[in-house]
Amino acid sequence: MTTKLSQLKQDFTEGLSQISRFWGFPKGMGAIFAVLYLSPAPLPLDEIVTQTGLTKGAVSTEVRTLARMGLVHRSSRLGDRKDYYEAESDFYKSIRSILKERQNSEFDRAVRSVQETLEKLESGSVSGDEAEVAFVHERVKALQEFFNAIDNLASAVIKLESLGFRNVAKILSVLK
Amino acid sequence: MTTKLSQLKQDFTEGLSQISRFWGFPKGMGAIFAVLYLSPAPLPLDEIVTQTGLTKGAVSTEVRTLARMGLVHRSSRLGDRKDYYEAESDFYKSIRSILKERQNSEFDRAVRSVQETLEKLESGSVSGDEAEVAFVHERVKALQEFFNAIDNLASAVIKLESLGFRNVAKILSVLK
DNA sequence: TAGAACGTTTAGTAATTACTAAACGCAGTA
DNA sequence: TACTGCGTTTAGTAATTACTAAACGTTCTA
Repeated sequence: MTTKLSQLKQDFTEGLSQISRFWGFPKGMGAIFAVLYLSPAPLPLDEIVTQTGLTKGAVSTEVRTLARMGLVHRSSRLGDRKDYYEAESDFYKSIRSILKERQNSEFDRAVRSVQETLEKLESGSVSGDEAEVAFVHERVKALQEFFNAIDNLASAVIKLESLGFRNVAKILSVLK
Repeated sequence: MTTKLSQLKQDFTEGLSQISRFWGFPKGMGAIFAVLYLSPAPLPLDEIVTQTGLTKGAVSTEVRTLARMGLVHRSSRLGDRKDYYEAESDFYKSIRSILKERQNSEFDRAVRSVQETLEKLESGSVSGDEAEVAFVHERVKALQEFFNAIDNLASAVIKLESLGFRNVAKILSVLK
């Protein structure tokens, strides 16, 4: 039983859509990436539109956030007003880029608010049952430390410019 | 300027709610965890209800998924029909638990579909332009390898039963 | 065996998020 | 200066997700 390439591409796209949704991104985003990832040449927006079935507007905005994340790259050609998009195929690069992106995000703001909570506790300006305040202090501090650990890990990963995943995995395997 | 403990708790809860949302979980889930995390003693469902402002039904279901993830623990006391919940305070433990949870998830199903796509390509049963098939094959293979790397990493982390995050960070810092 | 105190389920609603359709703005071209 | 081809923005809709309210089933108590 043979499969048509077009069918295979479609299945693949479907799969990436689900993965995208699983990670909390719109499934359309996964589809767009899939189409670009399987294309040997950069594609103009219109081509993405026809291949995904989304509208121009949707593709326009989503391809932009993909670009911000470093998962796709936009380029243009002289004497051609179209923009062309192609997928980043070095996933490790993408991950670093995504991690960087996350650092200036809503997440960071929230983490910072935990930091503020902690500072209030450290400064002794919190009123209430003494034992409970102490307990809360300890817990908030532990959470903050956890966040720091995560942050350090992320920074470390970001800095591994040259290493491929294989190497990282190898290193981790030493720990078993 | 002093802050009331109750106010501080509320701010903290608000912060965790946002973090929860950021990671694609309901904000109520973050709130529930926050309340439990700051409580010196295990709390019955009703108490969570009053402290979060959610309804019994919501708390019931969300606390259950938190438990599945290993972020909270349910316990009961002899001669008391209530269930009591407390937060897991070892975040590293929680992470491992979450990673384990993810392995039997929708995500895995999708990853498997990529695997199947690859197998079709390997078996040479895909019809279409030869060069393009070759290109697609290469790309799909690269993605699959990336998934494997991630998987290995996750497995490695899961196996680090005894190590705290600090140690992992230390090891990673060597790589800088 | 009725009633009370629980947690769970269910059916419906509110809120959020992803998307569409269409107007728009800005080049470049005739 | 109008026309065309492009990407973006916007306003509204569809779909999804989080949540509520209330009925329900169990288990314990009187």
